[in-house]
Amino acid sequence: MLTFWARGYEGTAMAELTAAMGMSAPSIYAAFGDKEALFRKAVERYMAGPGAYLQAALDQPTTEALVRTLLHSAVEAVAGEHTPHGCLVVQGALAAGPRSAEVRKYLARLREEGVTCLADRLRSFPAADGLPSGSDPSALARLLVALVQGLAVQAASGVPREALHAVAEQMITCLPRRAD
Amino acid sequence: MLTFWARGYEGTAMAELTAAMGMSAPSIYAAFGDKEALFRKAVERYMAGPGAYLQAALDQPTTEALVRTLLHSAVEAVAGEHTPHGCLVVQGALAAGPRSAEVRKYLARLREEGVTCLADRLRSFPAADGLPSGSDPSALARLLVALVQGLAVQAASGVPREALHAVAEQMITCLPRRAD
DNA sequence: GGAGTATCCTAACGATCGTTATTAAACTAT
DNA sequence: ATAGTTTAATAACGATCGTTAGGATACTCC
Repeated sequence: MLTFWARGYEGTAMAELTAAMGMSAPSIYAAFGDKEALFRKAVERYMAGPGAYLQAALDQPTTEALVRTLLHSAVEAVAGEHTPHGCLVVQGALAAGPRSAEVRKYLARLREEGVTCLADRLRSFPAADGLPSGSDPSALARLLVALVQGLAVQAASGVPREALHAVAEQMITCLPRRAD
Repeated sequence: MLTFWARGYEGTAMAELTAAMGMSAPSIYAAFGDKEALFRKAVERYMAGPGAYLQAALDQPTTEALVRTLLHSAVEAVAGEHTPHGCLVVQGALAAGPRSAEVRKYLARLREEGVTCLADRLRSFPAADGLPSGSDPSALARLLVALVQGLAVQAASGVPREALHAVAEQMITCLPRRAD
């Protein structure tokens, strides 16, 4: 998972995987099938671990708490000290050759699922905890996911964690709020 | 440029380039050097053409006009009808193998330049046309660039242009404003 | 018109890609 | 202890990668 995370699907050679996993190539093929199946397993592990920040944020009781949790924990995930920088689901196969088309579509589908999950949750808040009336949960959900993905791009570029937290805080102060 | 844009640096084989350029491989090598030099030329052309939306937005007279122009023209660029979806500078080499390390760093540097340009411009506005006092131009610049990069990721995933324009509009309504 | 030069493609290079056939080793069970 | 079965590694497979040598063609200038 860490190797795919750092190098992407196409950028990871089987030789790197054998080294990282401590298994020889035939063992990997016997256990997982082929490289694509192994990648999918890695993505599943990622989504259950470092990439679970979206699911975790959905439990927050108010819109503002949700957004705050989402953005800051996303920053921790994409700019963590002991993990590769960026997001596996974003940089795993964003643009790739024809041979990786299936993987690319798989990740795109996964990213899109996040948008619908978040939009559904934003719509589910009672009025007092939710968005001001008249705002568009779908657009806001997509905005937030886009921002998280952009933070992942920046983390992959080497932008330090503190700068990304500042971006998160900036976004939070920009949020549409109910008039007090 | 279009081929690199669609497939990324590693995902583009020389065979695709010879087909797209109508030149044989030796001609390409004679004219450009190697694949990396050709990619850099493609990026330069991209930055002078479809990727120039940031530079264009810097000419706007007010912060709000700048942001509006930036976001909407970015959407047009990354979700254009006659060009590949996404942004070459983002998806050209976001995560890649060791052989593409130089290209990856080159694009990261290019992305980071956008942040500093935008931050400088945001700071340069006279008070009446600028951000409300107390806001952080650096953080807002990075937020906007991150959002544009996130929009590029979503465009690469196949999200339709209208949805991305709605995100842009949502962000614009969220902007910190001077009290009227 | 013909020698010299530049141009461009065909073909092949070594390296590396993902994948697998073959073989050696280790464990289980009689 | 030994035969049978499973496990895993070595080595090699064809394909494709980026790159370049060699040769055929067209153009220039004496």
